[in-house]
Amino acid sequence: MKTPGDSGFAFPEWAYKPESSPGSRQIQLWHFILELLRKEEYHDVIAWQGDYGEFVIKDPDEVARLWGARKCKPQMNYDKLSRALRYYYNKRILHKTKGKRFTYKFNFNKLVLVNYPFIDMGSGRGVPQSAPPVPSGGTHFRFPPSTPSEVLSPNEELRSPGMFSSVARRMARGSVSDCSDGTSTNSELEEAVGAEERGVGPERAFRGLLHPRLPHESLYRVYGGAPNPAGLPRPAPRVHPEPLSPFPVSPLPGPGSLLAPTLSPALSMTPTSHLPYTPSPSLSSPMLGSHFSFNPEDMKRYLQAHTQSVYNYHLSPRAFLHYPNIVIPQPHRPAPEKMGSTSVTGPAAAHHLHGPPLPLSHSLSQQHGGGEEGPQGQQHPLPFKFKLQPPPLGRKQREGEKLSAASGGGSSSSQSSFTGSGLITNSASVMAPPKIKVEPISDIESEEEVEVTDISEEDELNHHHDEDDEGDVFTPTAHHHQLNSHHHANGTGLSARLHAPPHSNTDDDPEDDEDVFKTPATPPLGGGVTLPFPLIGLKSEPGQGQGSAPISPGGTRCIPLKLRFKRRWSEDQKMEADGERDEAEDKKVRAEEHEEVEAMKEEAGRGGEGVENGGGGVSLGVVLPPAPTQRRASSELQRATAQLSLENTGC
DNA sequence: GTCGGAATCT
DNA sequence: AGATTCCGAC
Repeated sequence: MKTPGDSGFAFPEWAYKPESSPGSRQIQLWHFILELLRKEEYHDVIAWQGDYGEFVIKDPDEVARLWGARKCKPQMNYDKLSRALRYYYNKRILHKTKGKRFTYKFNFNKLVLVNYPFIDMGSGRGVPQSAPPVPSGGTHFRFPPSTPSEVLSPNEELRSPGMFSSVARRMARGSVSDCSDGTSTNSELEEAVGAEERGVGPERAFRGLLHPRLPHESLYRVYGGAPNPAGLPRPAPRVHPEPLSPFPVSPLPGPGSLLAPTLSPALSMTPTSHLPYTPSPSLSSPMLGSHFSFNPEDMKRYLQAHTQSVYNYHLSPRAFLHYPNIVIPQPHRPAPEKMGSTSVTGPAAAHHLHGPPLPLSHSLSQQHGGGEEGPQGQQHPLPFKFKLQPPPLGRKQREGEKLSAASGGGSSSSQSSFTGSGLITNSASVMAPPKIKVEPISDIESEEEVEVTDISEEDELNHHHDEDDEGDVFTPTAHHHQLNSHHHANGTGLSARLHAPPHSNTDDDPEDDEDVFKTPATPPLGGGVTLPFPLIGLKSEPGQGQGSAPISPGGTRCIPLKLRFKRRWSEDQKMEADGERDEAEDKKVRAEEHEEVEAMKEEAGRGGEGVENGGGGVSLGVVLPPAPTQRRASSELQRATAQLSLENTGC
């Protein structure tokens, strides 16, 4: 591993490599997929569907063909392409939506800004105005931790705006090229910048060929900007010129948008109605606001929340880190500065909007102003030392580490170290372990969330077993979804972890994928919550907390609170650990577990009742309407509280 | 359909 | 590193 010292944390190399960036010359499959997704022309072939980041390949052969064309691999077929896609599972870039054919889902949680220039922090360089739709907005994933070694230095050029812009253009443009000319990829790039999605290019032709089916289109269009059928008010009116862009975007007016890009895609769509489930907007994309329901006010809230969440989740911070220019939220920092710095962006933002990023700094600063930021307040990345989450790699190691970690702790270099988290943590600190999210139930519309959650849950579950996602580095969620199966509650050794959880961040990680987005639901804006972090929207699990509380699996009933907390925490931790481990360690193993889990899910889905525990309302990957109740528990804290109360009464 | 190992190519 | 190919297993 690289020394953290240097970089503090790093994203995986791939995140920085220009090649990895969307639009780059050496296009990667996921970039390509995103490209297609963002173009209307291809909606008949591949389109966003369902949840955030979830897309369905409507015409596998065509997608394969296009991909083959792009890569000049005429022999390409869906079988091969899907293999490539499967490789993304381990990278956590994608995961499969179970039960749905040809349906995959991006782990946007992991998105990283890295490649996105929009964000630009600043310096003046601008964002590419051209940056079209930020397609990528969605694109960036967080880094999967593939390898620690991957750490990169922030220096890379990747961020250079200039580059980006060009890239963006390219991206926008051609998704497919023929190899015929031989130049293949390059040629594409060179081609035209102008064409863009508007349908000018060949794509159009394609489209024509395809024939519009379209129910989808309408959807997409929606985000495109304009009219939302749904009537969702979009916070950010700005839609750009591009009709197509799937990424919704920019809800936020703020200039400095950092993250914006991320979620968009799926989100946007979601709202549309055609989805079976409702994704909760709030959660889903904090940044985008994709949700329907936003009003200006909401937006504000949203922003704040987002910000916080981001912060909390660490998402952004990381991102920020990379960018030297970026400032992390400091308490005092006036927004304006940021803007200034981003000035470039500003304008740009206006243009593209796709995802205008949120002004994180801005918002963050405000919010945070509170001050927690102690440690990291500074802009430098160093302070933060986040690390990527433990990637899969650790699997083998992990076992060992795990143990050690548990025992000692933490510091182990890799995982645990993230100082930065402190912020977050402290807030929570109340007792607990770092990162708990508490959510004011009242504020949020739980309903929405709930729904959303369904989806997410999937992920959650997965986290543990499936492919899932990974644990992100930060994710505050405390979920615990633990399935019974996993669970072991032992309180024992875990305690150590509490203190210094190895990935502490990870706690939530599991969710992170979507979670992040989701969670941020709503911050209590007006009130100003005291907590440093936002209360996230997770809904706390009412169900869990309460319901389960009484009889928690552990039978904790009359146990002292402290103990309980501890236990809970421990459990969670453990679960997480397991989850991670699973992933990391052995996929195979996972598989086994996986099955179990799935089974559980199913049950849960049907029965609903039994599940309080982690499963909570788990929904199957698909839709699970019913789980009105709680989804993942949001915060332990709440739970604890709930328990407490119960306890008191009961005992 | 999906998954993932293995070899191989770029 | 990121596919691409091939392929057996489920």
